[in-house]
Amino acid sequence: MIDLKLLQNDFEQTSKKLMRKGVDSVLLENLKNNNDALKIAKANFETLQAAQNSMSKEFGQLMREKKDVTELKQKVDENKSKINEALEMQRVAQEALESLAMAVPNIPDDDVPEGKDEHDNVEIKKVLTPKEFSFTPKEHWELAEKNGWIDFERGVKLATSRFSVSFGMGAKLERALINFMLSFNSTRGFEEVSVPALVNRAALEGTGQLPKFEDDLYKVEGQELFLIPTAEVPLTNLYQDEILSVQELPKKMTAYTSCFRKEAGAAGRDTRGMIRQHQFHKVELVAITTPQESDFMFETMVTCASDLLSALELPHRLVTLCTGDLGFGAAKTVDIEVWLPGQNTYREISSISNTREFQARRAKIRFKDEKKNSFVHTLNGSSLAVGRTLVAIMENFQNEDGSITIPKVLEPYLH
RNA sequence: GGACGAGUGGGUGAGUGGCUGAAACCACAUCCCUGCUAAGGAUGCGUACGGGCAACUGUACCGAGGGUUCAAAUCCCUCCUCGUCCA
Repeated sequence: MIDLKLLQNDFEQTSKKLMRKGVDSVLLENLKNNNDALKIAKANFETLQAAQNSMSKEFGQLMREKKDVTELKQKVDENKSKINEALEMQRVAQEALESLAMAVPNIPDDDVPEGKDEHDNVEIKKVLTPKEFSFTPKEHWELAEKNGWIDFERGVKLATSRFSVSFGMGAKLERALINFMLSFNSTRGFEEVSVPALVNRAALEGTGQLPKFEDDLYKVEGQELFLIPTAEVPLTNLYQDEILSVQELPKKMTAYTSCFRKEAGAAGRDTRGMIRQHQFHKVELVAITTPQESDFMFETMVTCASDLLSALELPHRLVTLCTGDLGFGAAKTVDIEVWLPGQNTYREISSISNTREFQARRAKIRFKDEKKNSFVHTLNGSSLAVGRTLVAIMENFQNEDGSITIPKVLEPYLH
């Protein structure tokens, strides 16, 4: 959630920054006006309530002295109807403000490049050079089927489209990748956590998936529970509504979970293969830090994910997302795109974001430093989507006969 | 599924209608005393929003939401969570 004080104190600058992310200026005007209205309504209510409280005290006093209270009672009753009106006004103002504020995305960092969509993202660097093939490299679905690793039809049979089943070495490799990533992250100081795959509404509001993106989530019928779209949700919300001591920070966590997405907006995209599935495996990184440390932590996480790909000998590049491609809650995002020779292009395999105070404000995660409490900064990043990593391995390590060489680092994990 | 019981500040835990935003203890912070391996003393110590340069002050919050009352942590209702017992 955006800082309403910031909007109030420096409307010009703040709204200019938010408009870079495509926020309508009318919405912001609206928000500011609602905020002002709420303040007035609150002040009004509090004045009346203060009078009520003091009259109540007086009432008790009179009762004890066994004096007549009929006159005071009448005054109190009159005041009470005013209070009810004021309260109602305040409630309406509060609700209006909240629903507006929850719909405002995070403010992008100043160094986030201007841009409309993913074509305007800015490449930071390439890591490892794609290998030259002496033959035309195949796409992963062909390789997957040929080797009997992944069965797309049977996934559809069991569930619906965009589900698949892995067999044999395909399934083993998934497990190996998960283990390898978790171990790797542990050596970088991220504590392994195992979390629920179902979370409640409050958790999803905390990280920003709700209220705006309910269409993309699987909901359990008859319950306010949703399948997680990413482990970022449970990991970050672990500390919802808590005040952490500064000594406990930073919290560095890593978790493997399945992730579930309806992919409502992606009809027709990546319909073939396992690039875009409704259920996929992912190992996630989440960090909770002080504002001072969050930029450093961001670099740490980007490096961690990039090094993981390097260890798997997979060529990739880092790109900074432009304002138009930046997610709702992110102040800054670096995507890591892995080289897919079969598709002859780089595809997203990891996305690391700093949400700064945005999620902390929504989820009420604070830390105590000396005397005052401040919001923490929260960061999240995929330490690789497992399915896409498998895709990358298949395409990059394929041989002319369709067989696939296993990256050396995974060998110890394949037993 | 049924029957009880519980949910209070960082922790333990008092508190059955007004003087309780909440005792006490522990933890924590600052200061003082003492020199003997740790003890003693003083003070402070919840959160959010608003007003004030500030000292300070107003409002709300004792699992959540409603209700009764001039007044609720305290009474009533619903829900959630956790215990214990029964099926």
